[in-house]
Amino acid sequence: MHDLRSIRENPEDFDKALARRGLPAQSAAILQLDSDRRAAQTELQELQNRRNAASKEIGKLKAQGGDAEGLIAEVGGIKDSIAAGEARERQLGEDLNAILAGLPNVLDAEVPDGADESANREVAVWGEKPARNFPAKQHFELGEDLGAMDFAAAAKLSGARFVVLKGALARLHRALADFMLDIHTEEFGYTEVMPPYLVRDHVLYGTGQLPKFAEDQFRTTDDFWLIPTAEVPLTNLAAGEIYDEAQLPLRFTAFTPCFRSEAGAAGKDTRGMLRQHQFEKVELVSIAHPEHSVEEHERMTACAEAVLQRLGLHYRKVVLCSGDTGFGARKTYDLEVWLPGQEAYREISSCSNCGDFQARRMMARFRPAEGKGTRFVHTLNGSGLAVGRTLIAVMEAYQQADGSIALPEALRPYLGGRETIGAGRDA
RNA sequence: GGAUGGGUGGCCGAGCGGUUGAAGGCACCGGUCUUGAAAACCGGCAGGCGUGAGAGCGUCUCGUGGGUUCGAAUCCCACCCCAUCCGCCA
Repeated sequence: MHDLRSIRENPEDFDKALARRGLPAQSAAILQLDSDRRAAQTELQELQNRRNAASKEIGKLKAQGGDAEGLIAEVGGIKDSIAAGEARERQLGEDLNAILAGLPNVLDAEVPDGADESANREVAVWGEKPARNFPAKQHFELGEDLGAMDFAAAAKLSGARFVVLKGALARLHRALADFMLDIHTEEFGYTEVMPPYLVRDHVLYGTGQLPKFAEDQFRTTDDFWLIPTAEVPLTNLAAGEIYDEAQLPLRFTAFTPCFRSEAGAAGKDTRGMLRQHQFEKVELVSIAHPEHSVEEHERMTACAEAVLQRLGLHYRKVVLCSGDTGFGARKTYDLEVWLPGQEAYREISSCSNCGDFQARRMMARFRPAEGKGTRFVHTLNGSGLAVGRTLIAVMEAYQQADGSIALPEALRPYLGGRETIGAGRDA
């Protein structure tokens, strides 16, 4: 959500910001609505003032046993105008709000321009492509050969874009989640949260999925929404809150399923478990002081990177370009892990600084230690990491010639000390 | 699913249809007192919008929307949400 006042003060900047998102200029239309609304408001307030003054007078006259008929008639006369004025002011306000609620966040100056992901800028690379003397398989080949990844069974239950993991891979998936949560809670100071997976309209509105992206979500018959990411419930923990400045930053992490209709992704990544209607993710969310959100963004990204590094997974870090940055984000880093089977870098984490964009929508504020009033917090979210995709990455990166999978050292304690999966087909 | 009760300022909580934007308390801020702190005492303390150079003035906001009325936090209706009890249930 945008601050009307800042649009009023710098309409050209606002239109430039929209242009970076590939959107037409809207400040003129917005400001016209805004001034219409204010004019309607002033007009209405004059009428209300007359009514209030007269009503007070009536009360006084009646108390003294005087004659108030004339005043009563006068107030009766302006009643309809007041009702009409109220309706008009409200309508203009709603129109204005509808426009503002559908506009994406203003991009950070450091975000490169570009239409799509090909314009994303690589800012760091960690590790190297694993060397091997045999052709790498894709995760679904490995998984199916192990008898531990069953797309046919998933299709029987739920159709396309679902997977059934069994045996060692189900265990590995659980171990990965555990591993990630331990790092974020014990080393990086995140508070583990177990949130609801079904939420109400206003919660999705707060993080920006509504009203614009309803078709990307799943909805229950009694009007709950299935969370598309734990960003939604975790960030909304701050909704309506007024924190003390000293409480910031708040850091939350959660391991949850994520549900996405993938409405616009027909035909994309149809093989394997890269793109599913349901996947699991360990999410990171920070509720930060506005002056520290930039450094918090770097820190959060580093927390996600730490997971990849300890798993020894080669990855690169990119800044998303203007055309690829999400609706609510001011700036986003994606971490793209190298998938040897696909011979491609694929997104495994996305870390965004949303500035006060979500905070405005959900009225998440803090009280500065100095000075008056309240200010909006900044909100940040990042994957730390997408667990299903991490499973894929481990499988493809650590695959052996015989189709078994070696386990990264750091993970072994989470699998009862096991060193491989599928050696001798034990999966 | 059935039955009640309830949604008021940062928090708790009062509020006969007419100087109530809202008592009282807590928290917070300033001051007096004190070596300092606490206590006590005094004072201040919601937000949005409009208007004005400014002190200010106006208006809206007591879950949301509608209605009754000259006038609604207060009466009526609908909806949303919360709590409790019963039933069912992991």
